[in-house]
Amino acid sequence: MPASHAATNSVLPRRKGELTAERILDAAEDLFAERGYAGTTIRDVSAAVGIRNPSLYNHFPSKDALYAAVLERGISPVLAALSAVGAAGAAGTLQNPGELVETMMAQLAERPKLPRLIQHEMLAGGERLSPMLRAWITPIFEQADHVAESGPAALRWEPEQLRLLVLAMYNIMVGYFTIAPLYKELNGIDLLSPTMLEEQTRLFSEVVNALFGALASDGGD
Amino acid sequence: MPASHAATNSVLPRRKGELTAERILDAAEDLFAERGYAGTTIRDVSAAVGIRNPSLYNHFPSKDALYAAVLERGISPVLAALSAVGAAGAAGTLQNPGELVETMMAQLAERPKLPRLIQHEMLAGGERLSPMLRAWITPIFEQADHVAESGPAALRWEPEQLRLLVLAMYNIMVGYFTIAPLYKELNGIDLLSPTMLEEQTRLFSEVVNALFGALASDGGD
Amino acid sequence: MPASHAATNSVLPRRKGELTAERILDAAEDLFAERGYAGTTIRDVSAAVGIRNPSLYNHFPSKDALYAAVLERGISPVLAALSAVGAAGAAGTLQNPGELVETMMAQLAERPKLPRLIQHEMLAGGERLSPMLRAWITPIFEQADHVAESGPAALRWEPEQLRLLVLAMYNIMVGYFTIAPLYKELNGIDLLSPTMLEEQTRLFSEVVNALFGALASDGGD
Amino acid sequence: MPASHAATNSVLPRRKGELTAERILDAAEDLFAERGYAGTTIRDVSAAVGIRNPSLYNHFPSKDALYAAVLERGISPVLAALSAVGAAGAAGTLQNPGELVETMMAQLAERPKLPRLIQHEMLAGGERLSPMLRAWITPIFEQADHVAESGPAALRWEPEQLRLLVLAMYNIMVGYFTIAPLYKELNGIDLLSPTMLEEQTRLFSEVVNALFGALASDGGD
DNA sequence: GATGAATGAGGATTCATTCAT
DNA sequence: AATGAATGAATCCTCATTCAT
Repeated sequence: MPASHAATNSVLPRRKGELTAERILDAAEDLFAERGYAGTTIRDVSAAVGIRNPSLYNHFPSKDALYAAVLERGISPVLAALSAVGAAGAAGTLQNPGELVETMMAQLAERPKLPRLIQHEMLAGGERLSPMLRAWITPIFEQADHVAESGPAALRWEPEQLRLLVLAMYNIMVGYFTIAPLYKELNGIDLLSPTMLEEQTRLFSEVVNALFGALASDGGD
Repeated sequence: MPASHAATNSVLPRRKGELTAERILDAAEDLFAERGYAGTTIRDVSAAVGIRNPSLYNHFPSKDALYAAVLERGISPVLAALSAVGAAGAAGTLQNPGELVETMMAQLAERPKLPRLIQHEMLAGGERLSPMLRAWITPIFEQADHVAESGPAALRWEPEQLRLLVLAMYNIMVGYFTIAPLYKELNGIDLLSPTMLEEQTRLFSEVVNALFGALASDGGD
Repeated sequence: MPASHAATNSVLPRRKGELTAERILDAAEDLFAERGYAGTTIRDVSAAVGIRNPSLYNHFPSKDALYAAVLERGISPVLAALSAVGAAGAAGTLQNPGELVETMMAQLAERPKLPRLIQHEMLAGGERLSPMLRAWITPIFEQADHVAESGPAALRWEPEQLRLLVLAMYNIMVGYFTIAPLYKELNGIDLLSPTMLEEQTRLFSEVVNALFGALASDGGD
Repeated sequence: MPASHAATNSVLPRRKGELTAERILDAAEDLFAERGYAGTTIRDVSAAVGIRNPSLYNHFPSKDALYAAVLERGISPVLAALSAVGAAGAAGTLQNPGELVETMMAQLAERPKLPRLIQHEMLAGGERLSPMLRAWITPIFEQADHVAESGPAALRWEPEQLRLLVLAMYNIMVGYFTIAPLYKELNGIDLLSPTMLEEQTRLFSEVVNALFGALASDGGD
């Protein structure tokens, strides 16, 4: 269902098998994001795809494997994008911390169901948490350490506080997407509309820059 | 398990039945918070309490009712505390917005499982969302409107931006507790330790005051 | 609930215990008649009486015993009445076979739920059938034999056919009451109204007399 | 078990699934007829078929649906046969009312369990009564109206009495089959034996013709 | 690759009954 | 006599998974 994936279908009419697998992934992503792992049944997924229950096992060996595949497909590109920006930052070209925020917001905006998926998994707790999600959250903290040591934020915050500020920004962004449906229902405003997303991205970016004391305070630099 | 509830036991040795009901609520709170509604079975709860499966139905008529009771018992005191502060703010005595943050952090710190419970429910989405949680989230936004109109924050942010800043603070705080176990595992630091909680509460409070441009720092302004 | 039983309550305010036992019997009679043994739960009965589930066991040792008591209380008077008429017939004073019909109709009319109770039990089949019901059906056939040997019907029907005619009459009468609610719903006529009951009793009686060739042949008698 | 259904198996070796479904229907028909809806468990049915409990749900979505299917399969052919005779009667070719009796007896004789099924359902009462059974009983009354208006019975009975005579005949026939097991136990005679059935069918037919005054008007015939 | 059928394990809930109070 | 609590055994039904076709 996600536009990005559906789009690939129309472009690359791959072998029928892969097509079905991808349709399964799409449906599963929706349902896992909406109801979590325990709340989603193989039958629900099959029904959403329009196949019978056992056919799903021709494409994924188990519910667990399907879940892992959904996480993998969903999180990988986000991680990649973040890594790219992070690498740039590590190489000294990260102009401002807000850029990380903008990248992440852009990535999540493309897959608005993803944050719910991640939140569900995060709630599932420490041990059960997929290694992929550990890989997702760890580099974010490392970014914080990097910035803490070298950036202008070091002037304002303790290193440890910085890690927690990063955590806070993570929570802000993921929570923003997670809460969007409810927010729309309560306030009538669609947080996922392009306008709002753009605006919020700018706001979060500003906040990050303000808190991390990025270029703004550096003035003419 | 929650200290506040256990405390009442020693004071009022109520009827055996009420005791069991409360033990069921305790166990259910833990499990629902950990695994969500779908991931928690009545059997799990009964086993945690040390009773047989059908005995639970002497105290709660259904899994749904038990879940509702857990939410009710968990969220009510937090709502009450927030309302108290909110009322004070409405009456003009809310010295700084950070006070709301401090109150909420204190409340959540007393029931560290609660945020997970709330997050699970929030993820369950719009329609299924318990009315109680709507009651929980709505007044928070109303606080924002109040501050927006009268507080010094009005000088800095648009009214709509304020609502979203409040949302962000909500996400920060709930996310802080939610992610605590994982954070400890990854970084070795217990976010729920008294020291950390105190420190973070101060930090969040500062941030809020900074963003909302509270009176304190504005001093002579 | 049955008027006849409730009436005794107002007349003889016996010890409270007996009162409760009788109220239980009333409620159980209603429910067993309506839903059968398997379809009726002890909880249903207790609820109808207004007591809690275990209290019922202060009056009846088990569901089976309660069921037996209901059958006993319901069927005994009918059996007694039939026996009386039968005895009279055996003694040579049974003026016409229709009298048996009239007696039975009158008895059933007083306890309109009883036929359903009997039908339920009859359907439960041979072996499980309560001894009481065997006692109920057996003498009816014996009446048939008696009439067959001595009455004018002997002129018209074979002895074996007579037994089956008796069976038919039994089915007609019990079925009449059993089907009454549905008949009312379909045709708008209440078969249990005094008028209808009177009329039908006369009709059945006529039919019996016609078939058994009672008074008809006796002419001026 | 019913001969008619088993017969189709040998003729059309349908798909395995349909076979199983039919075996389930057979077993369920037996059990529902014997014990009623509430007294029959899915486990009983599965066991009788020789499959495991959940397998039954591959063929019928619920106990209710299975019950409905049993009723449908059992009653449809009887309704069809009755309709055929009824239509003939409506067209003026119904030579005598006894023909309806003969048809019904023949139909019930082929499925001797069916009457018990119907009785159970009838006892379940008005509202819960399957629409199919309403469809079953209604046309019988309409036959009565038809006969009442045009037939020679009109000379002897009031129209309303006719309806009740029809009801009586219904009760006689269904009751005959229902009580057969008990009758055999008590009197040693199998009412369902071909000889008895033939004899009784003739008897009932005669009675109907006698009561409805059929042959009477035919005079010397 | 798809599916009808089958199934062990389990899931929420009910039921008749017991027992201490 | 009444009842709150407890429970073994069932009850209907779902779930993830397998397998033959």
